[in-house]
Order: sequence, then structure tokens, then C-alpha cells
Amino acid sequence: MTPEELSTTIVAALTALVERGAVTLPDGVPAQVVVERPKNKEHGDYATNVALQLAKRAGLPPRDFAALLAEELGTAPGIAAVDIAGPGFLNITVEAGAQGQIAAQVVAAGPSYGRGDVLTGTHFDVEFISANPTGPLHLGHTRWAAVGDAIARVLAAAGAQVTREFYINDRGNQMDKFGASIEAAALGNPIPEDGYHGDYIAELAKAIVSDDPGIVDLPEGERLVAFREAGYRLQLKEQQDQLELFHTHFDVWFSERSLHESGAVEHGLEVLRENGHLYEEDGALWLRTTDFGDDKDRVLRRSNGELTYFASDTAYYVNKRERGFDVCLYLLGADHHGYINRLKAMAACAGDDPEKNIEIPIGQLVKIMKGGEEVRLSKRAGNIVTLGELVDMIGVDALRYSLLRYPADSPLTLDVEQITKASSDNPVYYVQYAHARLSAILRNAGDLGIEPAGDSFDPALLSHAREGDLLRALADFPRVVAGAAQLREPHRVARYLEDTASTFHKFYDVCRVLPQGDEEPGDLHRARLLLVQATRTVFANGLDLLGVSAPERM
RNA sequence: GCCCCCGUAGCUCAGGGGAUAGAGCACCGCCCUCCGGAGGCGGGAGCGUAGGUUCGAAUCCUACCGGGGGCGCCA
Repeated sequence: MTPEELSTTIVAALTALVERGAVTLPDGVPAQVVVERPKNKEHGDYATNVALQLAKRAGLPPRDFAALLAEELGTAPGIAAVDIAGPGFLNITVEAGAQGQIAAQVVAAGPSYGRGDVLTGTHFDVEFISANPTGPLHLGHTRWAAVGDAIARVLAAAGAQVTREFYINDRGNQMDKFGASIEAAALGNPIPEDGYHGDYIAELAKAIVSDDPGIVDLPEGERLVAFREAGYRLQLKEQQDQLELFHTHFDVWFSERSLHESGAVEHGLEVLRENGHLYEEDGALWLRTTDFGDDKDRVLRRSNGELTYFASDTAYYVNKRERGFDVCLYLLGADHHGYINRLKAMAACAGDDPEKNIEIPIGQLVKIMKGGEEVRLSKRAGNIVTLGELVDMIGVDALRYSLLRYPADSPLTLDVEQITKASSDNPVYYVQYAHARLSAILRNAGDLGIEPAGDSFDPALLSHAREGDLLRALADFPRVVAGAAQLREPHRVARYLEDTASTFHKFYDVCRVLPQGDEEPGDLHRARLLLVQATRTVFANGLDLLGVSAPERM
């Protein structure tokens, strides 16, 4: 019996009480009730606070309400016992047979186990990283790559339609500085003070000149543009390659320039004008974001005629909505938190609901420690740890997992020595090991010619306490996925897998799955093998949501 | 000055209003005749402070204390 099924059973019991006139609920019977797993084993398999929630409305003391419900619920199929505890909790024990059925349900669902439909019908645009194409991706981008990708996976698992999008900031004067820096490196001149100073600049210059030796002889202005554009192409390509290497795929690479070239910016301004939030002052064009809670109005076109970056943002947002996205997610770093109010206000100015159509999760910055000191990351100073270097140092799986097991809004410190040395320090191995161990059992079973239990399986065979723990853990997976999607918090999946790995290892320690020595394979062996298969399914599906591999062997 | 984030065990961190607040690391001691010991079992200590809301607060609200970050006709 899954928590969802138990909720349905409780609702049915409530309905029966109301129909019998035993209790009155002026607001009617709720469609579902909260079913949670108690931390304390003495509190049964599941607990519900429904009596505490409804007692006041029913005009009864909570414990009296609980007593009525307990009696009714005790007769329901699959329920072994119902106890009243504390102020009015119902502690519910499920029959082993009803519990064991979960294993068969998980195996039957296979790769789709855990997927749900809480977000079906909603189309999300998940924009993340969106780096300038003027240098390699660094640690901060790497965190967003892992988190953004996992959010997209989790949303999709909850039934949402998802588009992953990378906004290329390929316009503005940082591009000219980038071009000038490469040009200077190619010509052997000192790199401008406000330019880019990393070693990669020299590498780009070398690659560009070797590809097109004539570039250095171009007239000065033309030459700058040529270096800028060639550098842009190479650097963007490198970012794309690195992200593929990191198993992070984007559906759309959206160029800021294209917004201007396609007339989307003027169109965006037009939309805002129609909504009546534009005005001119001091020769500049402003958006009255203060109408919607921003602390000051924002300039869209400066008095010198140049469009601001914010104008691009606005047009981009309007463009996204016109492409059919219901919810636009912007994953921004903590240094951009000042953008939240203005972006939300801008969405409101465009006639949207800022509480619904636009979401801006903020990620705290990542620190990296090396030799007991913080490594300062600065693209301009060139002292950077890149995505590629991190992958080389740590590996894709361990790196993704280390970045994903914490909430994005909590600051994160990665210790290079810690992560590079003993791999057993990293929880990813604990979880992957569980999957490998499960795979080994199934492999050995195959060698012995033992099949997992099939249709005739008696679920009551899985009655050991450790089996019950594991079954309930497996039954939790769909709600963990749904919660991770609704809260945009994929780290919940990682934590769940760690807990479930522990539950599995404890089961493994006590419950022998395969026959030993000359023992004949029996129904219990086959039932446990089914449970093993179900558990492996959950690990495989869960790791997939994190973009981390599920190895058969390690 | 205004705004945002964070204060939980020695350290790094979990903890969607629920019962006795949990992991990992570190420290000490156990457990392999048989499915992978990258595992399991046992051992200590903690919610920054003060109020409020609630049957119930680490969680929600307010103030304060302490740490980090941000403010532009920059990109």
C-alpha cells in the first residue's frame, strides 16, 4: 500500500463516518490527507495528523475525533492496526501483504516509476548559466549546470513540458574588450588593463592566427571585429563542448544579438507601451517598474540612444512568453539577486502575473578551497578553475553529485583535496555502490537461473522489518520526485537516495536474498529478488534524475 | 542608508508546522565459512538571542546580535 493509496483509504473512512452521521464536517471531506512516515518505529508504518486538522471543524476534541476515525479505519482492507497517540495522531500499521505489493508495482512501472503528473500541462522554460562567451565556464557556472539540468529533469519527471535554454550575452562592450584582448595577444601587445587576462586569451589568439594568418594584416577596426567574432565562435564552441562533457544539454542557445536583429527588442518595447508602463524623461526611455514593487524605475534606452541590457532582458522575456512558455525560470547567482524585483516587475509591466509566470531561484556562490585557502575566481584575472579542469580533477559523476546534494540557495564549499583524494568520502559512491551491489545480486541470480517472483508472488512473504523499511522507502520515491519538482529542489532526490541506500544496506545485512550452498531456491528467495529488482529500479531512476550514472559494476 | 541570503554536533551540512532534531567526516570499540567490507552495529554533543502566531515552531511573523553578498542611464 502506497502513501497515496492509504490517503484514499483514510478519505473513504472519513466519508463513511460523515455519511453515518458520526461526525459532521461543514466544509466537507478533504480530497486527500497528509500521510507521513514517522521517524520513530514505534509509531507504526505511517501516521496522519488528519484528526488534529479536522477536529476543530467537527466540533470534537482531537482525540475523540481520532478514536472515531481509528475504529472506522481499522476495518479497512490492508490495515493491520490503528493507534491513537499524542494529541491525536493516528499511527497506522499496514498488513505485510499490502506492503509487499509495492515491490511488484515498482518493477511493473520500471523506468517510469517515480514519474507523475503534478505538473502536466505546464510548459517551463529553464534558463541557466547564460555566461558571456568571453571565457571558459567556471565553478559558479558548473553549479548551475548541474542544478539547472537536474531541475529540468525533475520537472519533466513531474509531467511538465520543459525547454532548457542558454542565453548568450554576445552583445555589449565586454565583447569588444574580449576582441581587443585577443587582438593584443596576437600582435604581441600588452593586454588592455580592463581586458581579459587569462591564459586562454593567448591560446585563442594562437588558434585564430593559425587558422587565418592574414587576420593580423587587416585594417585596425576590421581586425578588432575579426578577432572578436573568431574568438566568440571558438569560445562558445568550447562552452558547448564542455557542457556536453558534463552531460548538460540545452535545447535552445539564444543569442542576445538575435533579439536586436530580429526586431524583438522593438516589439518588446511595444508590448510594454501598450500596457502603459513606458515614459520618457531626461531624454531616456524608462519602464515604470515601481508600479509593481521595484524600488526605482529602470532605463530601457539611454539618452544617447543606446538600449540597455535591461531592454534586452525585457524583450527576451516577452519573446519567451510568445513562444508559449507558461513559466519562465531564471537561475541566477546570488550576485544578481537585485534583479529579482525588477524582472518580476517587468513581467508585471508586460501584463503577466509575477507570482506565476516568472520564477527566479537564486543560487549562492560556490567557494573552492585548496591548501586551506580560498581560491579566488576571476575570469578577468585569469586565475580560474574551469568546468573542464573540475571534470578532469573530480569526474563527472562525483562533481555533479557534490554540487547537487545541497540546496542551491545554501552556500557551498568544495575542498579540492577532499574531493580529489579518498573517493569513499563522497556520498555519490555510497549511492552508486548500492546500485552496483543490487546489480551484482541480480547478476548472480541470473547465473543461478533464479527468476524474481512473478504474478503468483505472495507479497506477505516480505514481512521482515527491514523489508518493510525498504518497501516504504521505495513507496516514497514518487512523492520525493514530485516535491523536488514543485519546490525546484533536486537535492531532495539526492538525499532520498542516500537514505534509501542506507535502508538497503541494512536490509542486505540481515536478509539473505540468494540461496546459500545446496539450498533450493524458494518463494522467499524469489520474493526478495523482486524487492532487489524494485530497489535497483529506484536507484537507476533517481540517479538518472540527477544526471549521474548508475553503474552495474564499480 | 536600503535590499537579499545565511546562523543547527568539533568540522561540512540535511531537516515542506508534527511526536525523542538527523547524516557524513573526525575519534573509540566491535562484525566477513556463504549474495561486493566502497558495507553493517555500538558510543557524545547542538537549533544565535528575545518576543509573537499555533493544540504543536529549527521551520511562519517581528526585533535584535553575528557572518556573507548586492546597490549604476555598467555588462
